[in-house]
Amino acid sequence: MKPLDLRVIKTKEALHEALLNMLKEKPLHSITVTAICREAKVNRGTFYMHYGKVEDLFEEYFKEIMKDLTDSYMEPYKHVQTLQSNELDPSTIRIFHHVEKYKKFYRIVFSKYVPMSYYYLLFDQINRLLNQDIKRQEDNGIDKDMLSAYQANAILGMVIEWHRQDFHQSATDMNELLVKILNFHFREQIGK
Amino acid sequence: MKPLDLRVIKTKEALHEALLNMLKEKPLHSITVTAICREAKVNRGTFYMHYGKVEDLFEEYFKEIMKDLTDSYMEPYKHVQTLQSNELDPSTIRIFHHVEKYKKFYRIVFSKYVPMSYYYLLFDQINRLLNQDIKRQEDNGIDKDMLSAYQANAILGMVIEWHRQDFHQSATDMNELLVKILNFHFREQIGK
DNA sequence: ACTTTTATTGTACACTTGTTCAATAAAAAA
DNA sequence: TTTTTTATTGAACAAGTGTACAATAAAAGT
Repeated sequence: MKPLDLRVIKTKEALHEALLNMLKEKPLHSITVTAICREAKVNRGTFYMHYGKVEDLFEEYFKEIMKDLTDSYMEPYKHVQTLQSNELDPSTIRIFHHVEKYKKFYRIVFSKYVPMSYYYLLFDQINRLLNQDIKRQEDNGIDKDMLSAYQANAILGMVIEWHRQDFHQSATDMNELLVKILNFHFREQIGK
Repeated sequence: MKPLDLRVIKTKEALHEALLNMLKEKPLHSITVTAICREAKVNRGTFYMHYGKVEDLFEEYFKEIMKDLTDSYMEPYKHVQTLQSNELDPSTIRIFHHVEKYKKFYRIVFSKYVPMSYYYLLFDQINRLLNQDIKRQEDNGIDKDMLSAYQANAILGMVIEWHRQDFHQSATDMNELLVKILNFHFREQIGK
């Protein structure tokens, strides 16, 4: 960790708290650097010493949340070695529970006027997690990076749709849905 | 169509051309309203009469491209009625060819500092197209909106990865990859 | 406790933003 | 062609942006 200087810690804490408070009132894209600094009682020049724009400050929170995502994603792996979609127990998937837990943040992340960068942070994280499992599997002739990108973003598609339906399903419902979908091709093609 | 007034047409054309020229020089997020208006020789107030921000101007282009996407997506349907992943002929998929054709635009759409809104336009379009096919299929107990969101975003995951690898594969390669992946679960689970 | 280092502050600058308004000019309607 | 409508212009405004610099104060190092 870099920040040894107590002044830096104090400043960043003040800015973080200010942004969090303001996010209760208005959307991220309408919050200005000036307003955050006014709220945090920090000089505007000091803000630019640590961040380039408001979004960078938010990104710091986001990276914290990505840690929890990793933990949530790894949860099913505590029970089995390799993840086979057809033998996946819905109750072990924790990713939707993670999103539910940080609902407030994900409403921001999926909002229209936010930069793509957050989406990529999320995508990369899931992609990375999936990828390390896929790499463990035997070769199937499919570009592994493409396969994990496909699967990672597929799950994100469900989260986007979930967000659009204002999270009206429970995380448990979403788990079951994911397992159903993962087995969909199987059943579809056996049936023919 | 709304714009009957020749002045509006002239103004919009000037703004469009100015933006296109500037996009050759620098990224979208660094192009200011003032600069576009200076380039287009249009009053800044006039810009705000038609658009709220630079991104709205770009969005007009984007919607044009979405028309071509629709045509490209519909291409395989000219050969078969319903799309079954296992009987999908790679050469009939035209979506990757569409992205390849508008490579320049998609580099912008997938760039980090662009708002999520473009991604959603793209997602919605593919989602809508997929959805109308899924709705035609027999009920399988899976929420159809979730399924199409899953599948639409899965394809977008591949496009994102493709973009990251700087489109080094051909569109034809991507087609074959997609078909392989669509049949992946099938082979994987038959094999066990 | 004293010295050195450096984060923070206040001030200033040129620039962009988003909005308003009366004056103008260009298009549509008669 | 003349009248009416309205898009465009130019000017001005308060506010935010990003950057720079010397002065200050609060840390770290000794």
